Amino acid sequence: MRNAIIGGIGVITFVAGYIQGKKERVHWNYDFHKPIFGKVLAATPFTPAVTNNQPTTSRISQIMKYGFPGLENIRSFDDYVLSYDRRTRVAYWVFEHLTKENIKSNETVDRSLCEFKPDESIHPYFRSLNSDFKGSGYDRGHLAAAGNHKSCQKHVEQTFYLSNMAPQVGTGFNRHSWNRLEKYVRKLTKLHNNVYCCTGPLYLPRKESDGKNYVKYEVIGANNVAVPTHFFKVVVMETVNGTFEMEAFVMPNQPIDDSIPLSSFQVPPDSIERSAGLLFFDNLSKEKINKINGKRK
DNA sequence: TTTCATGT
Repeated sequence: MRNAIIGGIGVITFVAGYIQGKKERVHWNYDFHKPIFGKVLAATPFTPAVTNNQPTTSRISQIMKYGFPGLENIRSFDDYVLSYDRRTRVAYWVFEHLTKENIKSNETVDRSLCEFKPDESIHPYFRSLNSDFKGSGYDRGHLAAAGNHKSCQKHVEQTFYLSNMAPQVGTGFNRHSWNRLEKYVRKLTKLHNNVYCCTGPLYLPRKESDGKNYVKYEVIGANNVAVPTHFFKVVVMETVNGTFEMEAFVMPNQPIDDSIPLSSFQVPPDSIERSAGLLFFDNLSKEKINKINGKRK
């Protein structure tokens, strides 16, 4: 049933993408990525792939096994899935599935060959460009980390689309504490066979001097790319006995002292869901999750 | 080890 639903979503997204692509290509001449599912024939019922033989179809359903956090502007790549926010020019979320094997770096893979490139699948009105980031003082910070996709050159390269970037404070954040969090998530694959990771920006309200709450964020470049106030990461680990553990983190987009333990950034997952407007792991029954942020439920 | 930007 779940697969039928996911299949349905794939069909809708593909059809919408196809129509949009056809229509807009006349005016804009830009490409769009593969649909969520590679093959769609109107008369053929969707049959979920059981094995993980190469088709993208099965890889994407593997990554999204426990549900889409939201359904807006879905883009699927070979090894991660992204939902794009046209208004902020920053993704709503990205989703990854990590295993010991698929994050193992291949010697032939070279990150330095990768280039940050505009995502041609996004309409030019809503697409961020390298020039937006240049001189802004912010890093082009990966949401789906390059370090999670080093088994294959094509996969790392696909993490360099600007649709996967958010303006992040470099020193003290992207290059330090946020990177620490990313390494921690990779390390979880040493303990658990399957790690699912959802990452995204937050724009959190703050009390101003008049005592009222406002959401305030900087925008950079000609395209007014939003600078998120915070970033979240929600991780689910599948344990050997078929139960699950969840950890949820929120870090402010500012320099963070490296001596502050990652555990102090843990928050109740529903607090992120409420502020981001997303639902995490909605297909996973709550009874199967027996630990949240390291604590038994 | 991984993140990046910038200056030569």
